[in-house]
Amino acid sequence: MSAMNLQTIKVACSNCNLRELCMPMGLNAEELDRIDEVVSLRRKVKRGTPLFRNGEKFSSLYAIRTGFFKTCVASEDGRDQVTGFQMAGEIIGLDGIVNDQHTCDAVALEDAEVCVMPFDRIEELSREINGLQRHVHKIMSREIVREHGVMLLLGSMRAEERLAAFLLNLVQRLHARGFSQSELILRMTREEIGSYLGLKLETVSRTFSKFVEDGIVEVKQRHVRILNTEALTHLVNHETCN
Amino acid sequence: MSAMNLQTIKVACSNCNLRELCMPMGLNAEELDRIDEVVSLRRKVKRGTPLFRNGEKFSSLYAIRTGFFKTCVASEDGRDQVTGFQMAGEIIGLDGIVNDQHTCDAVALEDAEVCVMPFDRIEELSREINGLQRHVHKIMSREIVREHGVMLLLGSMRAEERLAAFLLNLVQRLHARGFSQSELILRMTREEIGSYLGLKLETVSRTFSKFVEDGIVEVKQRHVRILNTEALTHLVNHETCN
DNA sequence: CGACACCTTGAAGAGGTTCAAGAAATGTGG
DNA sequence: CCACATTTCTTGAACCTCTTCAAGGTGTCG
Repeated sequence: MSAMNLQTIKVACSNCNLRELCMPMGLNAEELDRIDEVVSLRRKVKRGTPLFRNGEKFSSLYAIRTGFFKTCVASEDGRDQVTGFQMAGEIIGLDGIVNDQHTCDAVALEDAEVCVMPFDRIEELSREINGLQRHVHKIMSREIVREHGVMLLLGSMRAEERLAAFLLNLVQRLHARGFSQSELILRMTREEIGSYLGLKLETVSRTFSKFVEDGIVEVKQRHVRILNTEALTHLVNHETCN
Repeated sequence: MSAMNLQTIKVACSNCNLRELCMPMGLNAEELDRIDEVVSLRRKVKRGTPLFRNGEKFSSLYAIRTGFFKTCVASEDGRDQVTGFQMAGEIIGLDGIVNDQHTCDAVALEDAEVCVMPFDRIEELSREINGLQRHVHKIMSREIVREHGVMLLLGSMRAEERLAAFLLNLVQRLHARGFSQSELILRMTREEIGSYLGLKLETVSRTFSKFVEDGIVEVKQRHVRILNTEALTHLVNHETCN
């Protein structure tokens, strides 16, 4: 990977509008300044392009500034599993720490920009700034807990429940970023949703259609409007009962 | 939770025979000594008893000295998902860091003993000992990667493949601890295996029977002998084909 | 505008679940 | 130490959900 296709810009976290999302709280001015040093540069990632790939050397974590990513792992025989969808303010790359190389692909689903944070520097600085150390630990722990939730979904929910949980999760995260509580644009294909949810794309499509029939959502391609959040919540929290 | 039912013993990691499994490598003598301070005490956990429970305050990570655990999460409506099985040398409790409380149950599947490592102290010490800091990060990253693997399994494998992957994973970890490559005793019920693998206990049982018919394994209750590791590997790595 | 990727829907089929019954192991108390 | 209760495991048969295969429709981008 050459440095040629990496657009780079120097920046500062201390006045980034995503600060509350990706930075620790309760730092004093001096600490905030120092944390700026963590972000070495920014990098633009074109839609459909990988930020990193399975097998690539690990060196940095990435904070998403704009855009939308998917991460996916592959088995030896070429099976593919989407392990998550990430949006502004979220951190990707944690998988690479164990073995000093990435074990999944991170692909931009729309033109994106990330802050590159060399992990050496994160470790260095988090030895000195307790709040940063704690923050890093929380981010990793949060990812572990998130994955527990996905395991619950994959292991014990039926198609409708999975899709309902997926939509609620997406819209909730978008809402936390100032977007609508009820409207969203899916940045991923039915196939990618299916991969994430352990379903075939046809099942995803059919389940969407069922939700539309039931008046729970409106769907126009990738535009989704949630008409009845309660119904979705109910689907997730009260098994079967249909 | 009173301290009465916690059996406690003072100990030292520096001469623990699990050192290579749960401690960072390449420390000098002084650093090793200091790491002993991390383990405040040991605690015995009786079979069927929780080490910690969902909702409990988080304060420590636990290194398993002896015994075998399962961790499981529950959804609001009482669905239950086993998220992992842990054995000697492995660390549990990472889920608690984000919100200062545990989000899953850890239950001993046989009488067990754990080293209690207050997380405050881990953080303190890992600010001073780079090797420990890196080690903590690796442990968390490893857990994230492990869960990616489980997601792949749950999202894209069929029953036989799941059980094959499960057996191979177990026996490989046991082998790393000096046990047989081909024989193992399952510490968990069919139902717990099923929960972990996203299958019903009947399916687990039937799949075991199929493996026996095919001469891949011998099964007598919880005693399993693997007769044909290759066949299991093949099942995992080459989808379907029959 | 045409090519390509993406989405929807139907019909048939497979894999896993559910329900049920019985067998085997395990634990308990007398 | 044995008898009994309980838990765990196995197996069968019917059923159901999701998948597979196929075809056509819709949207998008150069």
